[in-house]
Amino acid sequence: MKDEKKRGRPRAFDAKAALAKARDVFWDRGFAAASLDNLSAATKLNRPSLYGAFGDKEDLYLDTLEGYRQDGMDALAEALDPSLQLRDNLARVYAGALAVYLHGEIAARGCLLIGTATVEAVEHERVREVLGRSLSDFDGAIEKRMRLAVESGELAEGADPQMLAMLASAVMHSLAVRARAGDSRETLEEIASSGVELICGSARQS
Amino acid sequence: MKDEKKRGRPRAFDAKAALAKARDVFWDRGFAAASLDNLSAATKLNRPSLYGAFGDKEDLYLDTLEGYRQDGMDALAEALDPSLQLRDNLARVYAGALAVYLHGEIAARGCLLIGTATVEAVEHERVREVLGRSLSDFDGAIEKRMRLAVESGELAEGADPQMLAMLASAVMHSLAVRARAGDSRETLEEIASSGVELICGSARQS
DNA sequence: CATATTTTGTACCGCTTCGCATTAAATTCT
DNA sequence: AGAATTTAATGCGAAGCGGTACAAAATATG
Repeated sequence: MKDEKKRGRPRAFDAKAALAKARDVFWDRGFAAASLDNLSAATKLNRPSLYGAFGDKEDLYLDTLEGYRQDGMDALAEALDPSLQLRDNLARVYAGALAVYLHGEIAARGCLLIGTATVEAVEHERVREVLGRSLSDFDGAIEKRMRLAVESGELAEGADPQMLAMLASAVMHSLAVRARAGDSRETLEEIASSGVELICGSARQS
Repeated sequence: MKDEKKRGRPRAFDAKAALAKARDVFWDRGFAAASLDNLSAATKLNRPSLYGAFGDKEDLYLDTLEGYRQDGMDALAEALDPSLQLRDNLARVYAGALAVYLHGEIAARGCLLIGTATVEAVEHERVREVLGRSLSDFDGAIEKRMRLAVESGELAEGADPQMLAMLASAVMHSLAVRARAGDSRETLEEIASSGVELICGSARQS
C-alpha cells in the first residue's frame, strides 16, 4: 500500500529525511526564529515544495514535534522494559535522554519539546496541545511501570505511582532545561542518578 | 544620588514601569516573536525612546531577564526563612512560584526564564549565561537552606544537600514547564506537595 | 536670552519575512 | 502520442522587521 503509483511527477526527495532536517533547524533556533529560508536550505527543498509537502511553517513545526514525540515514546517504552529493575529502567530513561539532549553543534540542544515548544505554547494553542499531550503521555508510561512496581512489591505498598511518575518526569524536565542552559554532562548525570535514588529509595534491591 | 539633575530634556516615562510592560510582552510571545512594535505599544514608548533607554532588542530582553531573576531571588530568600521548617520553606517556594506561573491573559505563562530564555539559549550566548546563572543561583540558595537542615538535624545526617537542592529545583522546573503546557492548578499543587514529601521525607516533624 | 544637551516624534531605510502565482519538468492514464 | 496530473524552480509582492536620521521640544547652564 506504499507503492501505489500516483500519477504526476514523482517526488524527488524523502519526506522523512526532510522532516528530520527541518527538526534540527527548529531545535536550534526555535519555531519563531526559524525562517522558511533556513528550513529550505537545510532540507534542500525550495519553499513551494516545503509548502506543498507539509503546509505552512506551523504545520511543518507541528509535524516535527509529533515525530519527536513518537520517537521519544518508542525510546521510553524500550527503556522501561519491565524485566529489569525499576532503578535500571529509570537510569536507562535518563541516560537515553541525556544522549539526545547533549548533542548539538553550538551548544547542547536539550529537549525539542521543552526547549522550543514551551515558548510557543502560550500563543499557539495547537503547540500547547501537543506539548501537554506529550508530557502527559510520558507521565502515563512511567506511571504504568510504577504501578507494576507496586504490584510486584518492588515499591512500598503505600507508594503513589502517579505522583512518583510525575516526579520522575520532573527530573527529565529539569535535565532538558539544564542541558540547554549549558550544564555539564557530569552535573546532569549526577542529577539523574540522584533522582533515581530518591524516587526508588523505597524500592528493594533484588 | 538619584536626583542629580541632568541637563537636557527630562524623561517623560518611568523606566522601571516600561521594563515591566516589556517583560509581559516577552513573557507571552518569547524573545524572537516579540516585535519592537509590540514592545513600543505596550510600553507606550516609541522605538527611538526604547532604543535610547535600553539599547537594542536583545539588551532590553536581557534587562527584563535580569530583573526577573532578581525578583525571583528576593522571593526565594523570603520563602526560605530558616525559622520555619524545611517542609514549609519548600511549600512556600512552590506556592509562590505557582502564583506567578499561573497568571496569564491567554494561557498560563509559566516562568519567564524557563519559558522564554531556554529556547534562545542555544544561539544567544548572553541569554544562555543569564539562564545558567539564574538556575545555579536558585540551586545555591536552596542548597544553603538544605545544609542548614542537615546541620540542625532536620535532615538525616547522610543527606546530600547539593543533590536535594537540585531535585527541589527540578520540581520547580517541572512546574514551570507544565504550567505553560496548560496543566491545571490542582495538578501542579499535587506535584508540588508530592515533591515536598519526597524531598523532606527523611526530615523529622517537629 | 542664548547655548548646550537630552528626549520625543515622525518618517524612513534597507532587509527579511511568509506565502503564492506562474511556468517548466516529469510522470501516469487514455 | 496526447491529455491529465503532480512536482520543481524561479521569482515576486505585500507586509513586517530592527534600527536610525532628523527635526522639534524641553530642560540646565552660562
